[in-house]
Amino acid sequence: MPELPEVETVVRGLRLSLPGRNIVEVRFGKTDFVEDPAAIAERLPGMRIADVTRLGKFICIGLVAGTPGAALASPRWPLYFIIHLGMTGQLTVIRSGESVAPHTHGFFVLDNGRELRYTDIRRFGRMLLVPKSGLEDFTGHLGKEPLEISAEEFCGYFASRRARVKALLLDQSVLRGIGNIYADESLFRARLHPARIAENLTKKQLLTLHRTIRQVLEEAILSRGSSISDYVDSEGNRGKFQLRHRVYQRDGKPCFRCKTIIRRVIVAGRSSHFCPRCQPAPRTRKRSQKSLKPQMNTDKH
DNA sequence: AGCTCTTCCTGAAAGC
DNA sequence: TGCTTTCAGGAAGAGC
Repeated sequence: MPELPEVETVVRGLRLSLPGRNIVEVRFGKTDFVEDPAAIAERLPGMRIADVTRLGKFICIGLVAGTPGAALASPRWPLYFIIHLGMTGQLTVIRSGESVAPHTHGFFVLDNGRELRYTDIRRFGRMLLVPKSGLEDFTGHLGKEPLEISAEEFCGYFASRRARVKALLLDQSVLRGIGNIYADESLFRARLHPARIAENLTKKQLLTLHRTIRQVLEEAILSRGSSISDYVDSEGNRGKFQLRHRVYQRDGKPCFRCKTIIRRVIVAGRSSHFCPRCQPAPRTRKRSQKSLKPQMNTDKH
């Protein structure tokens, strides 16, 4: 599943081959995940790719008028072509004429004999065009970059929220870019149970969480992301960070730290993997006087 | 405010 | 063996 490290890896790859190229043709297969495909197919040809950046899990391709002549003939203004990979999206740059992988629904032909292709088995991805004037509005719906937010700001925000810490980590309007894998891995390293209520955490715990999020994301970027099922980078290569997961999808296996069996529960509607010993469950509101019950269970609804 | 449920979609895995 | 059912999961919207 493409989260921040995977999208960052794709963006870095695209940055090596896209900027400076002109788009000469756009073709679509299925378009139910595309916002206004006709506008994209009409406006992109003739435009030049200026840069490729990342906004949380979104890939942002900056476009400018391709040639002075074209700009005069049909007024065009800077545009952003924005792509979200959803669960199974892949963006690759390959030679035109390469065989087409199944579930490939977007073809963006470049002026150098190559093309950008979008493949997405489940089509949970998104594609849309945002004018320069609309970019602030678009990013306004997103939270802070997890690699940029300061410790103070992070602690201040989490200390005032009553939601479960896992729900906040997954909320893109709080932090943009973290998904299920990196939420679970960060919480394990911070030794926090996913169902802990954010405002009940100590300052020290929040500082630790802020630090482990950065560590996990940076290590994952160095490993070129996690390839669980379909994720590949812009050249079609898989990542390696899945080999270093300590809890994600390791339920039933022993914790690397204490050998306790890793468990999986649903928190915030998502599978959440954790070590019951390293990440003790939050206290239930009313603590029973006698502690005869072998374990607390706070995850059933 | 925050939680749960539903929807989108496909392929893998489980069930029979 | 082979067909059918279930499920996962990012994000958004509805409803409580």
